[in-house]
Amino acid sequence: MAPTARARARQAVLSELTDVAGRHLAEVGPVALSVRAVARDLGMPSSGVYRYVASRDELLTLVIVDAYDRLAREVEEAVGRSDDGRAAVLAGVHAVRRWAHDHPHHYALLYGTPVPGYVAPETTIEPASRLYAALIRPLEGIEPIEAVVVAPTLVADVVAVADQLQLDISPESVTVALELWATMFGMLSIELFGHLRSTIGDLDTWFTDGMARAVDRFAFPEPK
Amino acid sequence: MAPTARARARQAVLSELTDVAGRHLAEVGPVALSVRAVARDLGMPSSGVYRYVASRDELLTLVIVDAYDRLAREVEEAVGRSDDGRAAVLAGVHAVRRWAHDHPHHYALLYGTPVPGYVAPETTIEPASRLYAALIRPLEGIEPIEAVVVAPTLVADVVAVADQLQLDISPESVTVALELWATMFGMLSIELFGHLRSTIGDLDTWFTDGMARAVDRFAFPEPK
DNA sequence: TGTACATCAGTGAACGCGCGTTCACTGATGTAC
DNA sequence: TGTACATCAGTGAACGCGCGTTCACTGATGTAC
Repeated sequence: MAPTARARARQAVLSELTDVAGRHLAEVGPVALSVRAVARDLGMPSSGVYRYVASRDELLTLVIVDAYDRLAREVEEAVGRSDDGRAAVLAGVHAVRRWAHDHPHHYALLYGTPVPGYVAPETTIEPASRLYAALIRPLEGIEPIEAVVVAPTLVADVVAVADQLQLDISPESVTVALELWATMFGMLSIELFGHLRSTIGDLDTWFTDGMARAVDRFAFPEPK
Repeated sequence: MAPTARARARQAVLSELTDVAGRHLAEVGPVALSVRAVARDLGMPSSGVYRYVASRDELLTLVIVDAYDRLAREVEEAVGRSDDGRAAVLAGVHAVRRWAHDHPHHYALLYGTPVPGYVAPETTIEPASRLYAALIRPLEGIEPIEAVVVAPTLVADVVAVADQLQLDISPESVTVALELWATMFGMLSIELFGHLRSTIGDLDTWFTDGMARAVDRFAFPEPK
């Protein structure tokens, strides 16, 4: 049964709402995102938005899910473009950085301080995991160079990560990958949020070299 | 010339103001910190606060500087308690983590997403650097194990870090130290801000082991 | 195919809220002669 | 030491702001017979 005109209209408005909210967020940040302002931009009374969304929080959720999707898509593409594992991981982290630079408020929304009062619903878990899946996939069958001992209390959790993403990656590799992500998010937060002030000028190289060293903890085969 | 009674009273109120503002911040976070609420708690009309502070931003600055000082003091103590370099660095990062856990909103204020609209004045630079000085001091005379090539565009900045803190540390060590900090802030943000959701249960061990591996990039002499 | 009723997107007014900041004032403290 | 003036901490009322959300409404779209 084809969707009715009303249903199609509803979908169209909903996606326009998501778009406009995303554009507002990019300008004013998550905290200042306002139902009224978005409604104004849609040419609608603020009460109209409540036909599509039960609250401001739900509007935020719309933007969050959309942002996770867009980021994941970019990273998946970047990773997929390379068949050399090491290059693929690096392409992935650089894609994350590029997206973060292009959409700093969105980056902050996903990976910065939580928005006060907002509790992310279950809906946001799955789209969030797509990024991690993309970043870790090239590590299938790859082991760390160093000897890594995974603590007994961590093994199960770390195995669960690989299982959930349906990837064949050792606990040791997952452990090192998590540390790589921490370093990546740390470097990005430092440069985007302006901690460390202006001590490092050439942030491109700083990130590139740092990530290269982080990736070189893995024993990738020589690229052919 | 002894300070007048008025001057002493002013100091007392100013420090009480800082205290109360800090306590409010710990509860509601930086964004929701309100001049009126703090004033109420001080038993003062909101206009009274403006005798001490020109704006809400200046109130935030008061809290920020105070927080940097307190954090730095804790870390300095933790680092100073050990004369083994490796143990000292680890004591430092664990002190940071403990403080972050005890004061998550303060941590967010200093190292999370910037508060929208707030621009940190010059005054906050110096207290911020105390933490870095404490964390890096134990690395004097220590080199990384791995071969580290510091990119030409980064050398000057990295040397400046050591110079400014008046410490005798090689560019290579500063570079690796910066990556260690990035990893630390990354891990802390991940666990405090709840990204990665509940994939890792035993966060204590996760942080401890991750930081140990990060520190082991340095060739510390065997402790006697 | 045509009619009667049900659904629901969009309207416009209103509620109640707390905020940052300004201003003219008062009375106590400090300073200069 | 005593007096006259200047400073300035604390007061209370007011300004103007934008916000999230509710509610009773209208008219167009959809559904069942």
